[in-house]
Amino acid sequence: MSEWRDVKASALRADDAGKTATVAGWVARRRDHGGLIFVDVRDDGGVLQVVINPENSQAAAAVAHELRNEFVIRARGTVVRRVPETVNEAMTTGEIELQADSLDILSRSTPLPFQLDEEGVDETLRLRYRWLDLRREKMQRNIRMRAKLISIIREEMEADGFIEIETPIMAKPTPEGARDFLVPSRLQPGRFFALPQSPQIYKQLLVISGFERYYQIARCFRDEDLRADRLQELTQLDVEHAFPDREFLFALIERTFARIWRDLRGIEVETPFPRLTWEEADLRYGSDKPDLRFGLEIEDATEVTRGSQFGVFANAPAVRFLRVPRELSRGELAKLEEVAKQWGAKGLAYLVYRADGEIASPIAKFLGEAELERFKSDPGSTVLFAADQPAMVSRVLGALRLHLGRELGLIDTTAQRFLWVTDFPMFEWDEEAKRWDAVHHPFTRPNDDSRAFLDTDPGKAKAFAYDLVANGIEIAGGSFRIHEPDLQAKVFDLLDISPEEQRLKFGFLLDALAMGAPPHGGIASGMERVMMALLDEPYIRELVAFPKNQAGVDPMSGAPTAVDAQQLAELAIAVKESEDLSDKGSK
RNA sequence: GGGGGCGUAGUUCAGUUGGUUAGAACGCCGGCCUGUCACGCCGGAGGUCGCGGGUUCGAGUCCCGUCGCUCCCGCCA
Repeated sequence: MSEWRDVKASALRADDAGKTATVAGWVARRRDHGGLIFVDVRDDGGVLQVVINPENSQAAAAVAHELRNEFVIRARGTVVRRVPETVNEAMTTGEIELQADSLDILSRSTPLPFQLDEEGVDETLRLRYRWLDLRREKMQRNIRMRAKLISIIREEMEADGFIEIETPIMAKPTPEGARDFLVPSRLQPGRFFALPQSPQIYKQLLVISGFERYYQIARCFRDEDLRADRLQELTQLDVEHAFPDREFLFALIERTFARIWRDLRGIEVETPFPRLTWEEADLRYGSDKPDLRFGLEIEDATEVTRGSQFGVFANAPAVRFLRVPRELSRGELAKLEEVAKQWGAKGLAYLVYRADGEIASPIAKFLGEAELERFKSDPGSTVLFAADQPAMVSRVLGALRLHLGRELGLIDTTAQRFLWVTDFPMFEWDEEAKRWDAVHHPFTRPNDDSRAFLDTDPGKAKAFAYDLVANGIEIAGGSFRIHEPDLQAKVFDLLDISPEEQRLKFGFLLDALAMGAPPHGGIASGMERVMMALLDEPYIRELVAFPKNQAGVDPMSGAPTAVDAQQLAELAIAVKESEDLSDKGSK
């Protein structure tokens, strides 16, 4: 197998008993009894117990006394069946052990900054010593599963004739959307490349180039603030096809994800996935990525409360509510109000249907019979309201729904709920800039029956765009694109992007669209997000081998760092203020 | 840019209404131990209580500032 070992320690089983074997790996634990010494040797498949008996070899015993956690060792000896009383059923190798007659230390370890079997170690420390952290069972599982995920995706894409094509990492800055990471050009001083936020334009160009089915496992970069579920540097499956067919595309994606869940989690997912229009998702769940693992749907009362004696309801364009199957305490209600306010609400109205039959509510006395009838709930439950602008009502109740789902344990964490959300709005009104913004991106095609709205009422136009949601996590999103230059021009016009600006930013794409662009469309899926849904893992950095921390710093290498003056001079760059040239990460 | 939480041995944490020498477990060092598997037992070392300032006879504890990390809002087409 190699000069270091002839068999993997973790691969040994009961029927290897009697064989001579040389194994190698890390010391996971040493149990030194003075005479007998037990060493758990770990390799990338698991752990094997090696026993060193001084009666077999004084030399091996002497070495064994020196061992510490994470030393790398090699042991030669005989695989023996354990006597029944000492079998360890928790180990896959628990029926056997290696009786060593020789033992070498291949590599020592300084004392560890943290124990590998300890939970809750400070993330900065874990990231600083990531090579140790990655030895932990959970991280090994995550990173290996990620590799299998990518591998399955490639198989499924290629089974349908998609070919992988790489696109540039150094590309043209795009002022739209997220902030770009910039790369200065030495040969063109004062000019910059940008790292791609996605290969969006390139993938359209590839299809226009006649590669009818393109895909790529693509690195994407966005210089935005980080969160528990956001990265600046991510990997996405990027897909585009010519003469697009939504049913074909959805079926491909459904088949791929069903296989991922089956192969990696052993879970059968039903296909096709259900679909909901954006509008319905917004009304019923207050979200464009609803978590369907629990109910608690939003209900509407706008008609019933029109003209209500309760002023807030009387003329509100939207009054909606949640029926919570719990009699919420004052403390809980205060907490919910805090959540509501965080999401933009001015306050939170409620009716508590107490178990003793009383209704506790500051607003009940203002409500008429028809209203009370509409809100009637079982004793021991609570109704929560939001009123005013529809978008805000959705937002607040959506946030409350999710908050309650978590707090009250309503979420069935064993369930796997996929959902397509379709028919997103084309545009949203930017109140500050007083103009329309593209909800998806400016190349997104309007639905056929939305064309007319482009001229009359852009806010009503729906896009041929779709997201895939798994357990409340957006795991993919895409659209069909505009391939007609005149339609593209109209959309740019609506977005208030002048012809000069169009040329400057996307001239080459517009030229390409004018030279025989086939109808096309596609989808992109964030691999880390998929892993989050797959493993129900709330922290995205757990799914990346070497992530940056929330401040965008790599605590291991200290990157980003200052660079020396000469390097900057070559790039014709002057740094205005560099308060601190020390490496922030390496404290 | 804004809000919340956290910061005490190498690590994870405890530390009472402000009061003697700041504790525990794991790890580390030394010793004992031949069937353990979180081995056990005995002993030991190890702390600018993030940093700076203030209040006080006295601050890990109270106040102000600051730094770092984290979660959230903004932002992320």
